Amino acid sequence: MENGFNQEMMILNSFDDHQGLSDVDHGEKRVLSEMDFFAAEERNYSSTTVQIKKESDEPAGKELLLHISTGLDLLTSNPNVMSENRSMDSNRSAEGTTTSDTEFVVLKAELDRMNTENERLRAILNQINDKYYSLKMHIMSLSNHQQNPGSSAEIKSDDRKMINEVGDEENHGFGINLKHRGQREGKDIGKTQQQLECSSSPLCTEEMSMANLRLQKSINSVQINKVPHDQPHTSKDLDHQAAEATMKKARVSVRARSEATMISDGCQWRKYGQKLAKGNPCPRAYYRCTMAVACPVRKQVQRCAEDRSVLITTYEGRHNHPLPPAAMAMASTTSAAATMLLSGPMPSADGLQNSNVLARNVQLPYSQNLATISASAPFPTVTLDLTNNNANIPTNSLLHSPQAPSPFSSHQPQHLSPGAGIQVLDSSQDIVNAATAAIAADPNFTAALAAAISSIIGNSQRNEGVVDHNNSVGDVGK
DNA sequence: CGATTTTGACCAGCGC
DNA sequence: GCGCTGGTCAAAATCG
Repeated sequence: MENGFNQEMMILNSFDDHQGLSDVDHGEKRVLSEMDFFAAEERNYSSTTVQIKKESDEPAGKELLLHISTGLDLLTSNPNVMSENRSMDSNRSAEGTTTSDTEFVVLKAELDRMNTENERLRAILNQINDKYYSLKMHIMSLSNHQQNPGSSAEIKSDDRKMINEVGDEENHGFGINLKHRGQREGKDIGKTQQQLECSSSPLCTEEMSMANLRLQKSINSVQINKVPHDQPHTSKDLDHQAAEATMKKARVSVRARSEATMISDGCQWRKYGQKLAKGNPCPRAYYRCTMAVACPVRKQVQRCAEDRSVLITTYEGRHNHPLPPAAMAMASTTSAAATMLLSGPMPSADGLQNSNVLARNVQLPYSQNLATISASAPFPTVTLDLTNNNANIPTNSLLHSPQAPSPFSSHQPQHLSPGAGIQVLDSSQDIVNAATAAIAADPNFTAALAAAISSIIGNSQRNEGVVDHNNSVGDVGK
């Protein structure tokens, strides 16, 4: 249960680092020309009070009342205001109440602005909590199925059917890389989906993979039952192995507006090639991760041909090393996206099941435009569109704060192959993905608040709900 | 001087 | 088999 939550925490921590509010230097080399992908546009945050209602394990009504200092004084954080204030102070004696009134108006306007911001952030925080709770329920449901033989049998029946569908659709609806056929024994198939989940998640580390492993446990048991260990290879075994090979090539593409040459995702990259790809006058740059020896993660960076202000970054592979907190935001986002890409069935609110997202192009939920899975490409690719166009935000999107700028944006139609557009409704994993991407893309999600909440919730996790107010405030104050 | 980038060559996959 | 394309390699150039 902690994994989904921790993932959110990792994101929050990463904000802290990206915003430069932490004194800790992670030693990562920053490319000057990089776009700071998760940077907030405004930093004139100030001290405020945030009321957090923890919905997980706390008794009903127990709330965390937090005073979050974002490092700047509420009414003096703006240099202009400060100078105005000084000026006003000097003139106060001379001009009397007129200056005082002006000051009051300025301060009140500032206070109103901060209150508005506060409300917006609170709404976002509540939504994150909602998603966390939803994910928790989902995982508990999976655990119950696993422990209850009756319900387990029920699942087995459904999942076996689903798996068969998956296999068939992989065979007929998807180009499969057959390179590694026959390399694995049938008994390994039970592990396949686990490995697919992780190995295909760009920027996914071993630790992050554990969450997915647990999530997939019950499904895996079904697959083990399906294929006896001593059974010789069948065509479906081979198909599973082929699918695994394909999964390892799964990619996550992130679209973001940037004039810089590369988005900052917290990792160190070394350019090893550049090519002019067909159909795009902008060259495609190839990078590999240099944070560890022989890290297999690579990424391609290319400007969108139709809109050159959009930078398309495509990740492939899985890190073989721990990631710095600064890299966790993108890692979580892409990992979640890839997990969704490969997670197979996604229960929907209308009772339907999308049995195999790989066989189709899927426009993911929580917005009409945020993420798209394309299976028609040589490799299964999920595209996260964070270009922040905000064109048409559905009223029922997960992040429905009226004041919150949405990361959801118009999706470029070129990402959709013919026949694309299956709408999948809410699931817990979807929610996590949505929250992850939304947080990552929301330029106004203040780093200070993120750091504070991260610290607070982290403490409450460790202390079973006991909040260390001093620590929270002190850390943020730095 | 080591690390990084550039850039042409090379290789593999794929379609015709 | 041939040509096109995407991806990678590696020597040279550049940078800090």
